[in-house]
Order: sequence, then structure tokens, then C-alpha cells
Amino acid sequence: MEQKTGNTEQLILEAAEKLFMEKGYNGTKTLDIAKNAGVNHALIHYYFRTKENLFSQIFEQKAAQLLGFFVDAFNKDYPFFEKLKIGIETHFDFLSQTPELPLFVLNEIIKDKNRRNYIYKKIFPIGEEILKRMTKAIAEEVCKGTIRPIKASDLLLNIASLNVFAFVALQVLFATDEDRQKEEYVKFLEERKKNNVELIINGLKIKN
Amino acid sequence: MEQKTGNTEQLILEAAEKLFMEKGYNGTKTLDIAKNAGVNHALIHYYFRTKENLFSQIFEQKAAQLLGFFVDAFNKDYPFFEKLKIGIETHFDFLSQTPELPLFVLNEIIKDKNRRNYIYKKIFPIGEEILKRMTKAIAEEVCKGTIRPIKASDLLLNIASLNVFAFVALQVLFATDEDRQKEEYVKFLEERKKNNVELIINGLKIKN
DNA sequence: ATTTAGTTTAACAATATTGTTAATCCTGTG
DNA sequence: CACAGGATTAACAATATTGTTAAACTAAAT
Repeated sequence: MEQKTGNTEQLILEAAEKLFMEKGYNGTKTLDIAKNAGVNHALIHYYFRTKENLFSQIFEQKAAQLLGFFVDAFNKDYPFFEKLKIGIETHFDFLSQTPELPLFVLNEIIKDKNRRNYIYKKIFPIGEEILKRMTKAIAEEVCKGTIRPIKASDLLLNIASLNVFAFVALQVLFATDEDRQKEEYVKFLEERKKNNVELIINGLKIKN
Repeated sequence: MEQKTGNTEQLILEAAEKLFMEKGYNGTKTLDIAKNAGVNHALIHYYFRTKENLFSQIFEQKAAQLLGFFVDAFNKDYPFFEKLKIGIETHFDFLSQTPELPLFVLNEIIKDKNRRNYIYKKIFPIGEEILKRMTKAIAEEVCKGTIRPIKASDLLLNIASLNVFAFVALQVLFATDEDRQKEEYVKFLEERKKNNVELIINGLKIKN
């Protein structure tokens, strides 16, 4: 039919990505992946040997993506509050594109020791790097008396909490029937983004 | 041996609770539950007929618990900032007792339509109730000029984000090797609790 | 001591799930 | 055209997982 040869591997990867993100490792069956990709079940093993193999490929890519979000978002060079605002918004917008990503990665990390260990080696070095830059930026502002002192890790965790949880809430609140339309959905995100920037910045600024 | 008769059902429930919370519905096998409970595999079906049955019982109880946390935490009658502080801390302390609870419930809600629909009927009425009280309290403070205006749902979501995510982070950060001891773990939570109260309150107070 | 009801056990059945294989198809190349 | 190689298929194999059953056991009541 319209099955152009040569794209089978890609079809499998796409179907697997969708299903794994939606249902997790244990909830996804290789048969479902095959059906969703529209290919014969055996091809999954032909191209990837095992389910675990296929999953790892996707998981590692997604974990790298999630981390990349943070790096990209908080590495620009702007005045402090600008940097903060842009960083939060950039991070938020990244998440908008794949709302299931953070929960997916967090879950699989928590549920599997091997994945945890793998991730640790990748995440920690980069995390430390971001924290170092942030710590310096914070110190400067504290000197100027514009913000209260805060640990960089706390600030980062605050941002991650608010941004990530917005999408967890999104999935729970809008995962049900059709009575809440796309429009409401978009509005919810807009408001949430604004709220997060406001809260982080208000929470830092010094009172009179 | 030491198996006192009559507690088998309880043994199964306890083992199931532990495993389901740890590995989720799909990650938990009835055989594992039996082994962990130290009972014959068939007893699980004798007492609960199906895995789904056993799971529902635990899930619904846990979901109710999670919701109860919110109700208990934000229903006391104190001055506004006190209420806020105590509410956040109470909620945080609840979560300390079962750190896996929120992620467990959120996940199973997201992954299964039936659970979603079930939960909706239970959660929404109570959620609305809390929001109504909060809206009134906020309006009063805004009139007094002590806080900036904010939607009750935003405030509640901010608190939930910060508190819940603290325990997600906890699981990820401390789920690995032994190099981070209990002591560090407790310190992390202490700091996080304080940080959350500060951020929420600072973020609300009016600047000069 | 017998009966009864609930409990437990081992063995089995049924299905789901992952993985394998040999045969077939297809496509480009000599 | 023949054929070499990867791509695909259907059928099968192996195991995991859930669920069932009939028989054995236990303790309390008669």
C-alpha cells in the first residue's frame, strides 16, 4: 500500500514513544506498539531485539530532552529579573510541547534502579553547572539589595515545581470528557505561566 | 509458624499497598503480592477475586486520604497568614508520612480513564468547597490591602505544586545509593517546608 | 468425635506477553 | 533475468501472569 519501505524503524519508534509516554514501560505491550505503528509484531524485535532496548532508546532521549530544557532556559545572559522571567517562560513553553514528558521521566526514574543510576551520571554534572551560574547571579543581586538571599537549588526547585506541576494538573484536570475544550485548556496554561513568573519574582523581591 | 489465623486478608492488603504504591498497578504482579504477604498465591483471589478489585480498594482509600489532606489542612480558623502557614505545614507534614502517595494517585488517574471518572465524582464537590472558603478569605485580605489579588485555585495549586514536588524531588534525589543518609534527607525536607511557606507568603504580600 | 464453615494448599487452566524462526517478498544490481 | 540482501510475514515457542478448582486442613460448635 502506501507503506514506503525504509521508514519502518521510524514508525515503530514513533508509536513506541507515544505509548510509553502515555502508559509507561509496564503499561505498554509490544503488540500494541506494533498495531499502532501498523507493522508486523516481529519487526519490533527485528529492529530492536527487546522491549527494554526500544524503551531505553526512547527514555534516554527523553531524559536528555528534559534536562536540555533546563540548560537552554537558564543559560541566557540577561539582567537578573529578565533572565528569570525568560528562563521560567522558556521552560514552561518547552513543557507545553510535551506535557507528559516530566511525569514520564520522573516515574520511570523512581520505579527502576537501573534507570536512576544511568540518569544520575548524566544529570548531576550538568545540574551542578547550572547551579554554579545561578549561585553567582543570586549573590550579585543580594549584594545590590534587590532580592532576599536564597539557595540556587531552592530557586531552581521552586521553578521546576511550579512549572512541572502545572502540566501534571493539566493532565488531571483536562484528561476527562470533552466538556472542557481546547480553549479553556490554553487559557489555563496562559494563566499558569503568568502566575508562576509572578510568584517566583514576588517571592524574591525585598519588601520595604 | 507465627502465622496467626484471621489476619491473612490484612497481610495481603498491606503487601499490596506497599507494592502498588512502589511499582504502580501494571508493575505489580499478584504473585509478588502473595510472596510479600507470605501467603499462598490463590488466597489473593479467594479474598479479592481479581487484581483489579484489590487495587481499587487500595487506590480509592489512598485517593480519599490525599484529598483529606487538603481538607484538613485548609479548614482551620485562624488569621489569614497563620492559616496559610499552618495549612501549608500541615499539608507538608501529611505528605511526609507517605511520600509516594501523591505521585501514585496522580499517575493512576492519568493512566486509566475509569479511575479518572471515579475520582472526579469524589474530588470535585470537596474541592469546590475548599475553594469557596479560600476565595472569601482572600477577598477580605485584598480589601484590607495586605495581599495582592489572586484566584483561590491559583493559590491552592501553588501550594500543591511546591509541596507535592518536594516529595517527588525527594524520591529522585535520595532514591539512589546510601551516600546520602537519613540525616540529609530530613534536613532537605525541613528546608523545603520552610522555603514553601516563605515563598507563598512573600509572593502574596504587597510591596511598597 | 462429628460436623460445619471458613481457610489454605497444590496443581492446573487460560490467557497475555515477549521473543524466535524459517519461509517469503521486494528491490536494486550485475 | 537471476540473485543477493535486507525487509516482512505467519506461525510457532517460551515464559509470565492471572485466575480456577478440588482437595486438605483447622478450629469452633454440637
